[in-house]
Amino acid sequence: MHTVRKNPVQTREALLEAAYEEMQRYGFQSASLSAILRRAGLTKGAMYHHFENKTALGYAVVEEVIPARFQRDVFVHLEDGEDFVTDLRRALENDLSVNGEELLRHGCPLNNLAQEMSPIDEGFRVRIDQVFTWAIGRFAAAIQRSQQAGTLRPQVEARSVALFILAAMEGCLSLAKNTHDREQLQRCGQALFDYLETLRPAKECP
Amino acid sequence: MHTVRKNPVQTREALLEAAYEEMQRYGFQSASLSAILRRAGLTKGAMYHHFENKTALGYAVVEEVIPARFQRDVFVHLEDGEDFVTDLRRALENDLSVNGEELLRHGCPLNNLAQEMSPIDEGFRVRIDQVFTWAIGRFAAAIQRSQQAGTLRPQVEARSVALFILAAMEGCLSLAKNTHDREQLQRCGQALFDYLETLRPAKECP
Amino acid sequence: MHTVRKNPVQTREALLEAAYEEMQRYGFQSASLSAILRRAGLTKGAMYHHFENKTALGYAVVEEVIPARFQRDVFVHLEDGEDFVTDLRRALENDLSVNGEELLRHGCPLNNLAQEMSPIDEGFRVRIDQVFTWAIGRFAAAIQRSQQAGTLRPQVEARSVALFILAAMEGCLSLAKNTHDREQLQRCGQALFDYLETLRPAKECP
Amino acid sequence: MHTVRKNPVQTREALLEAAYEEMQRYGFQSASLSAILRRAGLTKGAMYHHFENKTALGYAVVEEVIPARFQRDVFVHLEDGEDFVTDLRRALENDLSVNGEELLRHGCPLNNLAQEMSPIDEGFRVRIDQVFTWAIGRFAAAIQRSQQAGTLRPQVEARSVALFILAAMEGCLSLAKNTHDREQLQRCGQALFDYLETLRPAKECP
DNA sequence: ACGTACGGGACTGCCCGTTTAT
DNA sequence: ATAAACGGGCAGTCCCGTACGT
Repeated sequence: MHTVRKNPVQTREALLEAAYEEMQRYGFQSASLSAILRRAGLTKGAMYHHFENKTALGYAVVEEVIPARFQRDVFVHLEDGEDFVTDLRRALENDLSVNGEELLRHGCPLNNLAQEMSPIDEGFRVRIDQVFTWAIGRFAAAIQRSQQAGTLRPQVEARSVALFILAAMEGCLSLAKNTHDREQLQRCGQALFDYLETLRPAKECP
Repeated sequence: MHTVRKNPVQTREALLEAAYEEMQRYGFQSASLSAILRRAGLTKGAMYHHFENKTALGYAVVEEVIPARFQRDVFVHLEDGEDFVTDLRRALENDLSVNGEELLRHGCPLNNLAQEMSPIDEGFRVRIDQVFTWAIGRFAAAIQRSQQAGTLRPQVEARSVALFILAAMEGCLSLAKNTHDREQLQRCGQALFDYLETLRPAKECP
Repeated sequence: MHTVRKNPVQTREALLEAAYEEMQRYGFQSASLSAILRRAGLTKGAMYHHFENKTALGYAVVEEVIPARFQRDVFVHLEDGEDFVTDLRRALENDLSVNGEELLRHGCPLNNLAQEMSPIDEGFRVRIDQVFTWAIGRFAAAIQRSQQAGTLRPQVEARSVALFILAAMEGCLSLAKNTHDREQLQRCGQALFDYLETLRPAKECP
Repeated sequence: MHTVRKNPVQTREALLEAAYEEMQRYGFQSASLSAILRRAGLTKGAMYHHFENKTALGYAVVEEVIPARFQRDVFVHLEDGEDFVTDLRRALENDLSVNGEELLRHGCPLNNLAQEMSPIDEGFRVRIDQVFTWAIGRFAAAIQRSQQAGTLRPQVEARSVALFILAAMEGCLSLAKNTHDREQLQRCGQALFDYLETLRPAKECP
């Protein structure tokens, strides 16, 4: 009857949030626009007012929703610490305790999208690459701070290690998502931290 | 029109191979049965005779095609070596030189399927889990042989390391697939081998 | 291509009418949705908007189209008469002269659906039962009015007779549909009215 | 491996029996050949050896299976009796106690086929008509015997009454099939026999 | 800014029938 | 005479996008 005048900003955010959830569960291609709109409590009209099409909505999720979550759940804990290995362990343990179920069930949303869409849609690939590159940069910056503080060996090439850490994290999550086994994820993560410990300055042989 | 081939084994294999290719490119859900059949040069009738439905065809790809490829491309090189780290490096370098383009473009087929299907289809999840578990077992066996031969430290827990190696490999491939950058994949792999080298027996301090 | 009609009520009625016609001719299961839509001059989109699926469309035909036709063609003539036998004869003769060809060729639409769908779809069975029960109730009410007016014997159990009348009508139509013979239908109906005449109050023996 | 040499007569009968069952449940058009063959434990080869196609199999069911069942379950009890009304009541009561569940659930197989196939397949219509005509003839003959024996009024036109009896029976079954209510079927049948009692020779007024 | 009505297309499932092999 | 392999087609579902109205 009467049109419910929603705040357009709120509407846009509801669309992004609903799209994020459905894409996380079913992937972008198999996420149904109808399901997204049902979840958001909106209709086609709202969606096509705010976004050109389904793809544009997906792009916006990559650009806006996903990095914000990364920042909130992980990188905020690595902002100015000087012991990267310890800080990262705390950050990941915290993330696991907060988002554990979601992570074990559906994995990393960015990695999911990368696997699905990178080979078939250049627009997705570029946007996902930006987020990955940004994340590697955040890790590398934290590593370099630790090197200057003396908690990590200075010979280590920061960006390569940052890349490998991200890769190993994604790999651990991938495997754990399949078994849905939290204990396996922790074993896998422990092996990663065993590796990180070897990057600390060596104790001298007596 | 079509010639009636009347060689059921060949027909079945053609279906599996075509399904593998299309699934590798588009994922299982977005892989079109019509495209699979077009690629195989067959029709719905043949498919419906050999498999109950699209899902059964997908299951068969996981059970039959993918492990055979893993065995042929990787594990055959780790059958009886006694220096796991060196053997694995050779195996992966060989795999990269043979299947490089495919790996960089579409990633690991098993991991792709795991990301897409595990959360939404228990049948896929179980079958994928069997292949992952089998692969970890192969790595662990090779690691234990090397421990007995003295090329790896005996304290190392073989299955945990095997798990982490697989995770790291999958993670490296995932990131490289997005950038489509071979050099990045090699840097990521190098970091993995840096880690593996720390697992060798320590040189005594003088 | 198609003009967007944008009159939802009209569209819905066009769908129901076309579905009724095709179901009457081919039965529900064999009625092709494409044929229904072709007949209605609409497309899948319109149908999917107004009805959840083919079954829901079929249900709506039972609930909306069929009772309205019964009311219009038969029961409107039995509303307030006080000589049921005579009124029914007139009503049926009128119906036969109006819808004769349709009745002889395709029979009673409600009975057709009942035969086909009752054993295999509870949703149809319940909805058809409601229409049958309603129809029996209309007959019974008319019979009771005639009993009070003295044109029918008061000992007659109104609902049982109403049930039998409906059964006999459906049976006559069934057989006539197979022979496609109007004269046979009239003979069969005459036997029904011979029976109904026996329900009138008996003349006293002198 | 080895071909199982079945008796061809047995094979044909198994096909007819299985086809009868599936047609009775789902109708001819919706009866799946695969389901029929599964039920018969045979494959396409056997079927297309014995019958030209699905339609020919359906025709054979009408010509061979259905009349045999009518004869066995009903007409055998009307062969030489001289009190038609009583004999028919016994025959129908017996039929109801033997095939009751089947009749209440799926109705009369011949009527089912007539409703479905008569308007759309002349071959079915003709074959069904032959069975109906034969059945009416059997009733008429029994009625005439009773007229000669004095248990029925001689003025009654035997074939018309036979036609109406068959119609009423089919109608009662149709309605009962929808409600799946045995008590309703008996009430409806009782009304039919009330009618038949009026056909007996009248007692003189004193 | 947003809801409703609808177009048009694509996909999987399934079916019937034919052909080849045993 | 029977089983197995395969062809080709169509049905129903569902989806994305657009036009129109408020």
